[in-house]
Amino acid sequence: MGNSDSDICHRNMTSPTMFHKRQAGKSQTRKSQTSALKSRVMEVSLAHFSDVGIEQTNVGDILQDADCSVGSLYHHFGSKEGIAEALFVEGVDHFNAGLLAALLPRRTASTGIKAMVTFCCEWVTDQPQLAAFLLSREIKLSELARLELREKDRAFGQSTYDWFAPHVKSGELQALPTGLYMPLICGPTLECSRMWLSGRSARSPGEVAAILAEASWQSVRKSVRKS
Amino acid sequence: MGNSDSDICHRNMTSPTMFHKRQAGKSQTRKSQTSALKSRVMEVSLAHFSDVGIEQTNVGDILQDADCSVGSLYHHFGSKEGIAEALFVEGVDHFNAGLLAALLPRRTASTGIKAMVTFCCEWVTDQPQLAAFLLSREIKLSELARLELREKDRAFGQSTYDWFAPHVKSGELQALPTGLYMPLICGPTLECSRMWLSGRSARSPGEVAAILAEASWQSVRKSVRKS
DNA sequence: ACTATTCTAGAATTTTGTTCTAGTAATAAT
DNA sequence: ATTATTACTAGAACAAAATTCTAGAATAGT
Repeated sequence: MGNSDSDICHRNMTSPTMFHKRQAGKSQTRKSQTSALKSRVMEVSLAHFSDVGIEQTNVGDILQDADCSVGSLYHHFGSKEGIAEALFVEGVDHFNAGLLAALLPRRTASTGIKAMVTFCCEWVTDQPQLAAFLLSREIKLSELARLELREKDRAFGQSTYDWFAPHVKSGELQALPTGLYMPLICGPTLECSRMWLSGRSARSPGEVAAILAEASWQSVRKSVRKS
Repeated sequence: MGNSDSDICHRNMTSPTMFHKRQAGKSQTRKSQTSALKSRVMEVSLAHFSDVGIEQTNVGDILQDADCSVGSLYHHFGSKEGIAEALFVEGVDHFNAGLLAALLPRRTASTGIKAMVTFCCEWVTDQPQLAAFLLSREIKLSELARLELREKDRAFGQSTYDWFAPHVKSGELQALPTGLYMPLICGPTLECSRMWLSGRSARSPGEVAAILAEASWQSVRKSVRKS
């Protein structure tokens, strides 16, 4: 153990019982400092990750840009992948919540499905960085995070299913395996998003939202014709 | 040139003399040995990449599993990313060729579109490793490879367009921005594939191919009804 | 006051991708 | 045939980056 002599003089203010510095204006509480640090790290990391990818991002840059020490970073996130994981879970949460908020208020099958597609398009166009990061499946999730996500997925699926069920019953929507609705409704949009985000396509999802919405609706509505 | 005997090398004390280490029974030609080595490296790398991702794969493991030396690997591929790049280009070629081969012989719009979707499903289900690797957009391509791919993309797009055009003209297919056909036709399938490959869904694309084919067809056919 | 816990800090270590020098086989040039 | 050149193999050495370690400081709990 270290010899803890001499240079403590500094902080040795006689008798601090309830003496913590709570200078509300200037220095914040430790708690808020910490949470600010974590946000800073995540924000900075997202910028780097979505720009050059997780692998190419080096921890040193994050440390510098977020004004964070090695110790703090590894204390809070465990590893570089840990940061990515936190970002991923947060991002999925945000997206799912928005999607549900867009869907649930709609009363007809047609408007609901189209609202989902439209929301998807707008979300991607509005926050390309986060979208690019989420859509690039570059993240190796830990077992823990994987379970957490699976549970969120399940809950989300249940919520959408509750909305779909009546419309399936009424004959407006096709009856499909539950796992197929999302791919059919959002798959084309996400594919367009990937193209746009990676620079392979010039048209943003926002610009083609109406076409995508109509097409996706056609793909899941109950067809009266035989093909 | 240089007389090798006089100047003693300080850094390299051991010399790589033995070469007969890797001759299996008969000594093959150097050429075939080399190409076998390259294939081995690519095969082994694909297994690792699709399993844990490029970042998590370390070169040492590839070297060991492929029984390859550092020098050879860097001579042939330049870097770890170089291996990924080679795999990626080869994979895209293979997929595109198959897709075209499935599409071109079909005479009607409906059978053509459905053939594309079906091929997609089968291809992913048949070679999950390669599919997982291609669908994870984890690869940072070099400028050279990027151009090469863009050209292949263009050629591929042209070929499909040539097939689509008559059916659009005849009123069977919707007229859409060219960039939208692929996302609409293959987007849902690819989304399903991602889900299945990442373990988030239990149903393989192969199992739901028929449903996907029908739905995708509905999304791009010319609709007679208004919705 | 004392102890435990959480957090910050950065030096030290380890891991890992890549470079470097050197040697070998095959081929082209003289 | 001899020599020069090129393609390839080999692994030690290197550099850079991720992570661990040790220690000290702030806060919470008793």
